Amino acid sequence: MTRHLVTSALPYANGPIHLGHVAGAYLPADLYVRGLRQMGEEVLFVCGADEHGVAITIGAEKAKQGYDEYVEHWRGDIKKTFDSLGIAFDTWSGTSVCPDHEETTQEFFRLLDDQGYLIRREIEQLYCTKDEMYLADRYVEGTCYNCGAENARGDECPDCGTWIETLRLKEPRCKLCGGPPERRTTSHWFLDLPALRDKKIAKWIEDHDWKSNVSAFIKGLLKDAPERAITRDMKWGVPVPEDRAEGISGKVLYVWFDAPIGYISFTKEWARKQGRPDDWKLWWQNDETHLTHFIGKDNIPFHCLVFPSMLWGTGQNYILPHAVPANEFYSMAGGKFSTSEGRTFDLEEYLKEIDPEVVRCYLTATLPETADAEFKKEDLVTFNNSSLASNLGNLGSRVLKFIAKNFDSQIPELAPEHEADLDKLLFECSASCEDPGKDLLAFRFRRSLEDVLALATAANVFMQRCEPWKTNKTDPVLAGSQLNTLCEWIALLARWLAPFAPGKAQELWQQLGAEGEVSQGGWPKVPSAENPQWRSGLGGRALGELGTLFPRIDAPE
RNA sequence: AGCGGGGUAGCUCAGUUGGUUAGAGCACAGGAUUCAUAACCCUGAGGUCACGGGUUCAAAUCCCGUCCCCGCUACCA
Repeated sequence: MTRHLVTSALPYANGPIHLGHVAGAYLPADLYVRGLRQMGEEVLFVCGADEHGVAITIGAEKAKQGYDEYVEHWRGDIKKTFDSLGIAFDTWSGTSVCPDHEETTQEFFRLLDDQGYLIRREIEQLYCTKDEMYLADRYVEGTCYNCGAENARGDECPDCGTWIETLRLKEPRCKLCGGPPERRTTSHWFLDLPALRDKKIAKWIEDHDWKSNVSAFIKGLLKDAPERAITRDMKWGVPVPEDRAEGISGKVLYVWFDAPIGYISFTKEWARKQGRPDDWKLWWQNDETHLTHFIGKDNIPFHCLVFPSMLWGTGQNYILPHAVPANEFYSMAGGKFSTSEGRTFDLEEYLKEIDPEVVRCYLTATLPETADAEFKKEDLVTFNNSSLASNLGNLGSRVLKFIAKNFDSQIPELAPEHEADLDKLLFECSASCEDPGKDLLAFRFRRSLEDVLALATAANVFMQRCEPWKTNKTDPVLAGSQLNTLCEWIALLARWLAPFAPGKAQELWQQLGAEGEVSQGGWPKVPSAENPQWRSGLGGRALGELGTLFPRIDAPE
């Protein structure tokens, strides 16, 4: 049986997570995982913090904290937000604390070296003697050699738009201390991407079925895939293994080399904690496993080209990604989520104000699946009131309250003579409805939630046509059959809703008087003339405590 | 600058390999109803599918050009 290994991009432990991240890589993964599980599939959902790299060392120094203390803080902060949103990984770790990470990463280095895919080469770089570090492009400023602007960055001149070669910049200065850096020659190891591409990866990419927005992107990447430096001169990170360092010290592996390996080391850590340390191989080196990487589009090169190259290049039989459903960008009204530009907001505070499950649903309804999308607080309120409260919430409310009042809080029985007619009418009302599960598995999460809401609308239409408030006065048995049918349908809705709003679904499940976890209830097919055996025999069951599933939100101001 | 994505109803977006009067939800208007969270149901209005050319019996869909928005461009993550 197919196993599903699902990963979400490792969040960088350098600041809080924002809704752009959530919508890009985490919520879709969580929906997919919950859906698969409910369908009875075996799933492992892996994530953790990405904790190395220059940006973190600088952030920590600014915060006057130790590197490990700094990343621990953000690792915890980010996890807390995931918890609030109900994004539930099977394992959560961090690249600087996972006990398997250093060893696994160094093993990759050795294996790639053994296979001849690493190249050592000397390059010139700018070095700041005061900060004692080599400066990446973004940490250098200077005078543009093209237009003379004094505020050119190491990568681009904001005045003339020229693409800057850092070493040619006039009067370069360190962006951190303002001092002049000097040129130094340093050795680095490069990953031989061209060779990996030619031997395997280009063909693999060609043959693979990618999401359309990913496909166009990686074709361009393939054309020129340069050798890529995978080491850095700094202390914070996974050291180059001593036995391969050729006497050169002070090198760590580039954060982008070690981060994706985190998926594997976190799996090893998880497996050991399960008491079956070798199980990680089932997930990473077994052809029956489907590996799915959920990422934002900025991560496409790494997950579709670089990491697969690394996996294959080790010569071990690592599986390559089965799907990379990369999302486009999610932004706030008017621009991207950006802490520095003040266009974000305190997500933790917001989640205290707005039910996180409503936020999940709204995010799902607006996910940037095919194009960039926008988050608007006002739209969330409208969405909650019209789609969740009035449609789905109100459906449960009108049916269950009616039963509470008129049938003593007990789901009425279905009279056998009514079944055929009621089914016929119901299937008519739901004729255009699609199976939310089908869209979910195809990574069409927006549509999947739309399917669920359409299925709720179908029930509202059905009730409108049945008019049990009228039939109850003339033919209480018929009214009972009608309400029974509605309860059966709501029991399906609770299960379809479960991936999107697990808590709400559970609440609805309990209102129907059901026992146990709604997510254990399986994934029901959409009832139709072809699938007429859809009822589970709820007649006679006592309702649970009723409450308002999705309260309306008063518009702010 | 190069590469990629986008520009479709007031808003958020669907539109599969080109094929009848371009769709959905929300918002809006009218009607019906009263079980329900002023909810539900029915009906309606609405768009020269960014702009200009071209290919075709037929183009939102393919080709060329122009204009806007966004992302990436890899030793930032």
